[in-house]
Amino acid sequence: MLSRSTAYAIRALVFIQLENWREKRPGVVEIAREIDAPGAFTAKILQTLTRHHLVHSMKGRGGGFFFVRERKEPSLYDVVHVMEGDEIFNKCGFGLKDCSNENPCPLHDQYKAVRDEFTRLVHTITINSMALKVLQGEAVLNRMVNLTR
Amino acid sequence: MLSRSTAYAIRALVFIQLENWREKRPGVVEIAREIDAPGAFTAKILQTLTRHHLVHSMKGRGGGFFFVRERKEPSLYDVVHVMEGDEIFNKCGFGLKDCSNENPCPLHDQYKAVRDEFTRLVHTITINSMALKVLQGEAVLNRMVNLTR
DNA sequence: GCATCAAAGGACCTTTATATCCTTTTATTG
DNA sequence: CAATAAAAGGATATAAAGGTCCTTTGATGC
Repeated sequence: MLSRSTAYAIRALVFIQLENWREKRPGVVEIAREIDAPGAFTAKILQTLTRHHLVHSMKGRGGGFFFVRERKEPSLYDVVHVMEGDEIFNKCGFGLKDCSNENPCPLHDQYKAVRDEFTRLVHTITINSMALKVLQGEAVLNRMVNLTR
Repeated sequence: MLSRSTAYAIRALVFIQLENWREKRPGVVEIAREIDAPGAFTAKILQTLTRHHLVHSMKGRGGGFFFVRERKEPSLYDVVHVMEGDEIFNKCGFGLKDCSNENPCPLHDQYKAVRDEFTRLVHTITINSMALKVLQGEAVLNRMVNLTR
C-alpha cells in the first residue's frame, strides 16, 4: 500500500521527533542508521521532506533535522501526500479513468470504503502520535532484536 | 493499492465471464480492446492467469478464454494473490521486517485494521459478482462515454 | 496433411522506483 | 579567515514494473 520510500520517510520523521524531544537534531547518517535505511537514499528523501516543509534542516557543524513548533506537526497524510501524490487516495482499483459514484466500476463501493477508511486513518495519525508510542515503549521504530530467549 | 497489471487482470476476467454467459470465448485481441488495455501485455497477463488455472484457454480456430464450471469461480483474492503475491496482505506500512501484534510498529494496529478489511473484501468479491453488476447495468467495465449531455 | 487461426513463450525495450556517488553550498568553530 | 562539518543538488547506476515484437506450439477446417 505504501511505497518503500514513504516508509523510510515516516520512520525518519518519527526518529527525528524522538531526538528533538531529547534536544537533539540528528543528521542523515545517524537517521539512516537508526531507521535501517540506505544513507544516500535517506538523504534524498529528507531533501524532499524539507523542500515541502514537513521538517526543517540546518547545514554545517551542529546541523541536522528538526521540527519547528510554529508549523503544525505533520500528519501521516501530509507525508504520504508529499511522497506519493494524491492518486493513492482516489485511484480506482479496477483501473478506470473516470470511476465515480455516478459511474462506478464493479468494485467501486467496496473499494472506496476501504480507501476512504485508509484516508481517514492517515489524517488521524501524526508523526507525533507515532513517536509517542515509541517513547512509551508501545511500539518499535526499527528491526528489533529479540533479547528474551 | 492494486497494481495496473492486477487491474487489467480483473477487467479481463470480468469481460471473459460476460462473454461466456453469451456462449462466447473471447480472444486476446477482443479482450484487450474491450477492457482498454495494451494487447501484447494483456496476452502476458492472461498467460499468467491460465497458468494458475484462474481461467482456461484453447488455441487455434475458435479458441479463446473461458471459465470451466468444474473449478470454483475465482475470487478477487485469487486474482490479486496470483498477480501480486501475498505481501500486499501482510506487509507492514512502516516497512518493518518483523512487525506483529507482539512487536508492533507505531502504525501497526490501525494499518492492520485497514489491510484486514481489504483482505476480507477481496475474499467476498468474485469475478462472477462483478460481472453480474455489469450485466445488470449497475457498473461499467471500461471507460464510459457520457452520452447524457 | 496442409493452411490458418489463436494462445504460449522468449527476447527485448521503456519507464519508474530505488539507490549510489560526487560536488557544491552553507553554517560553525578555532 | 581557514578548516571542518553537514545538508543540497546533480549525475548516474540498478531493479522492478509495464510493455512490445517475433517465433513456436497446438487446434480446427478444408
